[in-house]
Amino acid sequence: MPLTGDATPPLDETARAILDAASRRFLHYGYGKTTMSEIAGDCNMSTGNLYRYFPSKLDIAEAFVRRLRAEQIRMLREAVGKSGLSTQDKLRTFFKLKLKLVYDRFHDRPKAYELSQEILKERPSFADEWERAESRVLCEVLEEGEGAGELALCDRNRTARILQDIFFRFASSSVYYEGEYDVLAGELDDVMDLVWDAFEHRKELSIR
Amino acid sequence: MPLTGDATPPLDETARAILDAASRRFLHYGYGKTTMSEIAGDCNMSTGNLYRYFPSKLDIAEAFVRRLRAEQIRMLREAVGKSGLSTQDKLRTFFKLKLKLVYDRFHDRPKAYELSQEILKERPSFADEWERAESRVLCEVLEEGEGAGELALCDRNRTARILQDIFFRFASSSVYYEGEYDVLAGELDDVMDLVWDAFEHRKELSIR
DNA sequence: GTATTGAACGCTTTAGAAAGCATTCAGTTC
DNA sequence: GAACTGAATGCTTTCTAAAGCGTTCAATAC
Repeated sequence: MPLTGDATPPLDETARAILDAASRRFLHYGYGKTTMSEIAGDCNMSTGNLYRYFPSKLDIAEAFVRRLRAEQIRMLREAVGKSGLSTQDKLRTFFKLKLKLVYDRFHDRPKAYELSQEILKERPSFADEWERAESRVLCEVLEEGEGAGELALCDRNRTARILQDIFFRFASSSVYYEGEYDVLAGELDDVMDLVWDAFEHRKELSIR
Repeated sequence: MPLTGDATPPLDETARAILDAASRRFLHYGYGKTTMSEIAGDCNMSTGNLYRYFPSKLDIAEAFVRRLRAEQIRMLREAVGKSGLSTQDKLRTFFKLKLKLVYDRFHDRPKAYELSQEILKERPSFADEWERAESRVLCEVLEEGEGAGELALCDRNRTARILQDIFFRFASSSVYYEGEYDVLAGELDDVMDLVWDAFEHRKELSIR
């Protein structure tokens, strides 16, 4: 099986240098105010040569966001991988961390946030990929939960999708006002409590 | 008690004429391409006189969206008011109709859709009002459900808010592609099934 | 043959001027 | 004096020409 499916295909050394240079500029000045000749200059090469490594500027941005995603998936996987956590805690941790990551990116790296929003709008298939990558992590948690007898589901993939629908609000790009984080985290807890009650109910039904 | 809380304060006859004229133009040409002198012309009056009835152009737009809201709330209330519907069906109907109303507005009256989005962004307090108006309808359904012994909740208002969080995805403005309605409606059903299982579980707990 | 260059092309963004618009208010009407 | 007018104000949008930028490719380097 492929390692995780979240990993970016490994990059040429030159390609990585280009991506690193572009990333620095994207973070400081944003996508729109970064030019191909600046990136080329940072790498001591000509603009034309950039196109030997990336088909377009937007693809450099996608590679940038791909890294963000890989990092986020890694952190989510790590957070739910801790032993000693119940399945409920894992699910709660998953969505709370996801909220926190988006919230922090919005406040601390606004340029990165904008860029990822832009790419997700411009490249719907990439957005799907991201959702599927998270779905995979969720499915693992659900599978473990079933193994431990904490859950009884009819369809893990479907359940993961339902969870993503339910928690959509907490990853949604509606402006995150200062101080809103605690309110959102509180509401997330309420929603998680409800979800877990549903899971309990389904487990009981399956036992009978 | 006030009638519903959703009603707009009654309008002067002249104010209504202004709003009617503005509405026609908003629907056909959009907010930005409608000018105050056009509205005034339609009403056979001068631009200055408009300001005796509305503080600004944006307030005319707000009044327009206020009507949309009143109509939507009325339809939601009517849909869940049908006798013979279980509480589960009422909740399902509520959120499904809401999805349909937003979806249809997006496709059939795009200018009205844009305008309402604009107002909701520009006037957060109005967005809150809208949410509270829907919350009131939800609370009525929940209250009836409790009366009929179909539900046992600890806090109706809180539950209504949780439901709004959970179904946020289905009223969210992410672009509605052609044909996506059926997919969304299907996912909504899955989410509703899960919510109802949670309610069942809570009822059972409260009985014991 | 592979890697790289940089001038050339056409599309997009920008800057600055002109036009248009929302809003105001001194004055008019009834 | 309540309802209304329309010219004046200053902000915003539109227009247009110029500059800037992403992208290409024939030529160059190695």
